[in-house]
Amino acid sequence: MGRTSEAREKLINSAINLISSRSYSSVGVQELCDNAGVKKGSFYHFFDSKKELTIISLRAMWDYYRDNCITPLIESDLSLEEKFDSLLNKSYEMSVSSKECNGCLSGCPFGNLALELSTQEEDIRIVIENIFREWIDCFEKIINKSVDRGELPGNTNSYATAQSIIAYMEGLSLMGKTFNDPEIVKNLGCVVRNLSICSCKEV
Amino acid sequence: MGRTSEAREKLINSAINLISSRSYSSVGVQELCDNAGVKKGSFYHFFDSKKELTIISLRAMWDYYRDNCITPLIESDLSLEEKFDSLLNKSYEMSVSSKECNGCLSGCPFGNLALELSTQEEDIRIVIENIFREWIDCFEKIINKSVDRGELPGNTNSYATAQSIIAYMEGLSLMGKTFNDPEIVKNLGCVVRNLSICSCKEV
DNA sequence: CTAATATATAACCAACTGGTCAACTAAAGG
DNA sequence: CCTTTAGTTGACCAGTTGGTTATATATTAG
Repeated sequence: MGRTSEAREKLINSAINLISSRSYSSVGVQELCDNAGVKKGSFYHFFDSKKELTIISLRAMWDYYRDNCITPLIESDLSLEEKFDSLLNKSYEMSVSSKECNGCLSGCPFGNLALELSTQEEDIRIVIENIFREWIDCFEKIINKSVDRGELPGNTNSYATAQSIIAYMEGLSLMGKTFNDPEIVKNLGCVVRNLSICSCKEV
Repeated sequence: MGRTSEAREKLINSAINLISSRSYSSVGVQELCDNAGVKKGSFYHFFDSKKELTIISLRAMWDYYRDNCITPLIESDLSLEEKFDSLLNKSYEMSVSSKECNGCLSGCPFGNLALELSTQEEDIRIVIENIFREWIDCFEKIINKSVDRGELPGNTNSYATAQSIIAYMEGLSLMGKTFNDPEIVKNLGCVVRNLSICSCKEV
């Protein structure tokens, strides 16, 4: 029934590449189409709007990152420090290759769009909020396992700790991007391990 | 000689309000002018471009923040913890009032524009990089004083520590904005004190 | 072979973008 | 008082934005 097409996938890939390395509003539907080798009419055959494509692309990026970088760590036998070293190292490597390819650090696509659009595109804000929630859930699992193993105190607030670590990682991306220097991500990473929150206090 | 005008100042104020609470690209020159009660011709009499106005506004915001929130702390006799509590508390209060006024958290104007524009507007990236450098310098002074007082170990890397703390504060703003919840800024703030970096390691 | 369906295409639209410009006006200095 | 200078105005520009639509074309199931 009817013909088949790769236009949808091509458009998602273009959105991931272009929007991640620049911004939502600097990438137009036309450019997305040109990059994907697709005509604008086809774009609107597959997607309702640029916003919808962006949301789908965000979810695709998160699925990829989670499955390839985070989920393997949850199961693994590495120490907590080794796990966060692995994560930070991946983020450093991506900074380096981003600088080599584009001349500048793209930073975290979720953080980028969160700051650009949260006050204007509620739909997108919610998608990113949910991605962060899933991200926190993953880290919480990792931290809970470390508590069980005795690497972290028993009264550790694992949810808040997970949140802090993600906040710090986003902060590192932001600084790296602003200074256009991958070494910032590397040099400042070592301190993540100090971020565990114990349940005693205001949290 | 010739007449006087408040158009320049009005435009700077409009830029601070509109661009901080939305984004660079969502605010047009026309809207800036309408908000300031100024005609577009006058805009280009005072500024070369929207970019120039933005840069001037960024510097104005930084000067204000530095003079009112940071400089007083450098001189003060408060403990390190009290100083960072003061900073974090200010950022919490701003989140709360932003949510009351606009229904959402605007976040940090420097971080916002850094992520939106760093890969596209090198001039603006550099301005924000320099603001962050000055910000780091201020925190470095505060930290050095604490080292002298014995609140922090003698081998503390005060530059890297200052950088980490700012990264973390930016991360908190980002999370607060994404979750549209000021309480995140408050709850996660307590952990800043753990971010001091000692000179022994990879830094 | 045909009918149903999925995809492709190009022309089109109104609204808006940042920016320009020549003519005009208010005011301060001499 | 009158010239000089700073500031104001509104019409204008070319280019772009996200989005629409009617028509044409492949493809596959029956």
